[in-house]
Amino acid sequence: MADSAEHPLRGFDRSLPMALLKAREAVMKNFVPSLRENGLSAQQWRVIRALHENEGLDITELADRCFLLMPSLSRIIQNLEKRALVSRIQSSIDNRRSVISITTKGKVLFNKIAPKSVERYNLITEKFGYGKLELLYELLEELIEKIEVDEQAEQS
Amino acid sequence: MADSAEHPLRGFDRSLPMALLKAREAVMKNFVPSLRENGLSAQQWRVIRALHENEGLDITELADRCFLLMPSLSRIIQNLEKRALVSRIQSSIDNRRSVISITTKGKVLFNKIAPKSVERYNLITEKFGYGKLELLYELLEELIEKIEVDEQAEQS
DNA sequence: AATATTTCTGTAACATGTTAATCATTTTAT
DNA sequence: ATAAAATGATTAACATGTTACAGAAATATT
Repeated sequence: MADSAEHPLRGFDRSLPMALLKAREAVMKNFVPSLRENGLSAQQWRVIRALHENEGLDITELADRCFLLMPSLSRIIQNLEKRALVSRIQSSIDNRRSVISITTKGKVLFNKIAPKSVERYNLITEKFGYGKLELLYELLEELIEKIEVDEQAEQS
Repeated sequence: MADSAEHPLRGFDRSLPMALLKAREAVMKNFVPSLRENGLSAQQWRVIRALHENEGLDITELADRCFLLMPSLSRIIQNLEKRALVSRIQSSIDNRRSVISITTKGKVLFNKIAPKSVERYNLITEKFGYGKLELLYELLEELIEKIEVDEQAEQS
């Protein structure tokens, strides 16, 4: 193909997935340790946070909001349930479905960690600039949108 | 803190790590399957690609370029070595160090997959726009740079 | 109503992410 | 030269990512 000849494979420094990964790592660095101090992984924190935002979610919806795959989420919930940070209630309408809620203990933990998250975000906003951050959000959203247009159809 | 009151924790839709993660997923979707068809994970592909770019790297340098942690890379190399896609040579100068190279079989596999990567990249460039893509790269690089300034010092 | 299909959830199996610990081999300090 | 510190790489242990499969319950079809 002429395309391959004209545009050879880029180096890693110009690989989009790599650039996104590195940016994500940079953003999360220094926050993950404060999560660990409270015995949470980044993914567990996402779950806690989602349940604090909207209490009482079934697992499928929770997976969607946390951007986690079901098998991962299934294990995470089992873990958090053992630690009494979340609770599970079987739906009486649909016996397949179970609704997950955050417990009081979970809320206490959330309130302990949330300020650090805000602090981290404020620091990044300050260093990078509010305008640029908003621009970045818009670009990322537009990128996702444009990529996914008529991409679902190709899947099946 | 007044900060927490004025700027409460954002919803997930405005979480920067989440936005970066979703963008990365969107970019990689439809490429991962073609990797799988060739028996490679995304991380294994990174290693193959790095070794094709610059043959003969010690593991520490390889980890740096692939943005992989040493334990992950250690396992990945063992896997690729079993499949004869890469080879390992003990350094005669420093017995701790081993130098990894891509084999002929590895190069053949690389050449089979690389065009698909280029194709994917071209499609994204076309859909999103070259200018916006370059702008995104610059923003991501600047974000990383600004975050990491005097952040290393805080680590130790 | 009985069957087929879909939906929600979970498990299996393997690869990777992540922190800590280990081991051998340099390098440095004394 | 010897002990101490640093370095390169691996392993351990646990959590998560990922695809495939399985089970139960609801829904649709006939």
